[in-house]
Amino acid sequence: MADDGRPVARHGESVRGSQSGQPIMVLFDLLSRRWAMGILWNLSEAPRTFRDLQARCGSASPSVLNTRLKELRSVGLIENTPDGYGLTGTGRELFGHLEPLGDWAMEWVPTL
Amino acid sequence: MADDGRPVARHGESVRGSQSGQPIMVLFDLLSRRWAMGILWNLSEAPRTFRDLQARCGSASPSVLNTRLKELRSVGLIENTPDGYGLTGTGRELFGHLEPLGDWAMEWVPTL
DNA sequence: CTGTATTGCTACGATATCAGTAGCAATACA
DNA sequence: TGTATTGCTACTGATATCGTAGCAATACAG
Repeated sequence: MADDGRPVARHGESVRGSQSGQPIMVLFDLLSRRWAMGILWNLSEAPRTFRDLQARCGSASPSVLNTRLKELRSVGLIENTPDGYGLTGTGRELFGHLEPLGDWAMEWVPTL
Repeated sequence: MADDGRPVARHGESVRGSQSGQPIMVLFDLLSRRWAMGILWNLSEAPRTFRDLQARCGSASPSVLNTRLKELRSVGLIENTPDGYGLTGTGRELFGHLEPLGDWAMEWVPTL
């Protein structure tokens, strides 16, 4: 496989270059991988199929998308249901903290 | 220079592969660059010098760190003061939305 | 003045990650 | 059957990041 997704660091383990292992850094490490936040964002409304999600993520390449989906599933933030990929309870919880950024961004971006 | 930092997308412009230009995607694009959130996090307590910040960011390579600092400065989230790099008002505002993730991560990470 | 430390970077080769495209097996209809 | 759609895998080339070295500028000590 071209890219298989690194394991997500556990508490106390190294985090893609950082050695801190602080929980927030573990989370930042996960969320800063390409399309990770975009996936959570796009799954918040409803479950989506692989191709639907791909289209909503600016046609992200299927290999990266699939890698990210595996990672997010492996940490229990999303799940694969008969209706497609969707947020888990935990995923929805995390999304709750991401959501306010949407409104903030709408005010901030025009000032750039 | 090895890496100079792509310009941060404006509203309506393309975002590193995505064409949506939605504000939240512009923000996600910026924040998902390596160390971007870690920098904001580490500057939240107090201004830090370049080397201090580097140490706190898992010894991130100076080229990437400097690239990220330029980008974050160019969008007005951080500034370079006599005491070192620090958050601007806007940066502090954004940090306010990131901060809750710290507590959430402390509960979530151990479950992995 | 030297000498020594620290800081804020830049340069560069080695890797890792991502984009872009092609294509294929499986399922769902017509 | 045939045709479409879906959920991927494979491969190649581009970009981003790492890791290390090193240098100019400032600060301070002797």
